[in-house]
Amino acid sequence: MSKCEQCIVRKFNSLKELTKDELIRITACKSSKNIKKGDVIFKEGDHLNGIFCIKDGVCKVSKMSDNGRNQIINLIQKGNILGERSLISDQTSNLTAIALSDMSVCFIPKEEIIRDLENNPNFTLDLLKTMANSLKNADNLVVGMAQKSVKQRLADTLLLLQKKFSTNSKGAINIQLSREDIANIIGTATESAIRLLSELKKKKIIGFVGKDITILDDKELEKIAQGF
Amino acid sequence: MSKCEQCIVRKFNSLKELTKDELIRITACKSSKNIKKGDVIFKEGDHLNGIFCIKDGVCKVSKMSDNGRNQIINLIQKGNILGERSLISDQTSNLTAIALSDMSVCFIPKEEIIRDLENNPNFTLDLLKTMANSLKNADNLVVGMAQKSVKQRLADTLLLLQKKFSTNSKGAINIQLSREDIANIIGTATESAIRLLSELKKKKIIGFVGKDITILDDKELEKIAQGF
DNA sequence: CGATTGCTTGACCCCCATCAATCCTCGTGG
DNA sequence: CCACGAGGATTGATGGGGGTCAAGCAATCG
Repeated sequence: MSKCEQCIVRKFNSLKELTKDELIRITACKSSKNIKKGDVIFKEGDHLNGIFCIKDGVCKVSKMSDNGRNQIINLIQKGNILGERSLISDQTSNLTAIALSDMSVCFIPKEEIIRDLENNPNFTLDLLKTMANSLKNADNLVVGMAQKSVKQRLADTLLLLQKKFSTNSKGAINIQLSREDIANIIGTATESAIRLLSELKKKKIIGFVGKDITILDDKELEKIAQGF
Repeated sequence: MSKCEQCIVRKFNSLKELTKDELIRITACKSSKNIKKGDVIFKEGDHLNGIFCIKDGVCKVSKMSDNGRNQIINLIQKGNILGERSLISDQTSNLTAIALSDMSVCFIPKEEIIRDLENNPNFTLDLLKTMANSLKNADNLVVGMAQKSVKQRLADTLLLLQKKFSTNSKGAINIQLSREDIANIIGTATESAIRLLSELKKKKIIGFVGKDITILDDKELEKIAQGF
């Protein structure tokens, strides 16, 4: 089993604040998991007995609305931590996490994290900062959802995805999302998302082949995001 | 000046975790403020040099969208803390806070809070739990905004307001909101909110006189919130 | 090589944003 | 005490955005 104290991934999240001793203790009790594309990592109502540290891959975090439609709240990638919210507030998860690619993750049991939270102020404070940032993002998302048109939100989302996942060697945004996923991120019907994507392609603002999407005209996309 | 260690209000927020000594220190450096209805407490872009502990009154926390429209993100009342997010992530505020009633608040300087965050793990952990809860609420709000109709959101909001602010002696929801405020909470045009309120009144599901709104039929309102 | 799943486009129509006109309410000054 | 003005509340009319249903098309998989 790989050792946490030698793991590069932890440098990108709050686990970087743990001491060497704490990391050694966690190495002893963590478990590594390989998750296949499409697998459910946890779902709404599940009781999480720990957190996941993402070593590789991407997953979507979503929630079902009363209407029976799915809303993707967040995309989690390499270096991120997953499940800390439920753990901290000691509640069942109100979100569902599903792998968008094959993933490699470490599962750290709840008791270990709680112990570190109680004993290592640097760790807790870093987690607090991370969560404050998540909250800011969520607030901004609320405003966007409430006030922007679907077209604006699509533009926003494409720009954000490119920023977050960068581009591959061919210039395409480096994440594989179905049309339905895209629709569920911007909060609209799949057909609407498809229609708007086609429109953007026709205007040469983006290009796409299958799930590979390329932004051709950043400036124009930003204009659209701000409402022409 | 009133003393923090004798203040009842702090029992309702993370400040309850501070030790007696810490409270005495804060008493010495805090300042009390009386804020009038309509006053701006802070606005987007302001640098907050501390947090506010609400002793009495209510305020709205909102954000301007690119479209120039206002979205109310949260309502803060007696016992709550305001401004902790910006302080923790050490950024300018991306939200605006405006008093909805005359208010009485205490302002605690940033350095004092930071010191306590670094030295009192119970305080930090409690704040972390509070923020985890805020994040959960924000996530739910995102889903609601993205997936629910304006009518559903209005029903949701009315139920939530009653739950959060309770009712006065006449059975009306105990908060004074303009029609515009209500519209800005549910994320719609003022006229739309007014129209739907009228509709609900006609159906005897709610009643209102001026800004006093009374829920007459909880069950029916819940049905509407879930999409009939 | 069917068959299931995802993608795309068309048609329809309802919800809701917007503009406009009127009414109401309340604070202010004469 | 009343007149008056300003801002909020209400109702009507209108048009477009986007949700939904439906039907073809492409692609992926056993």
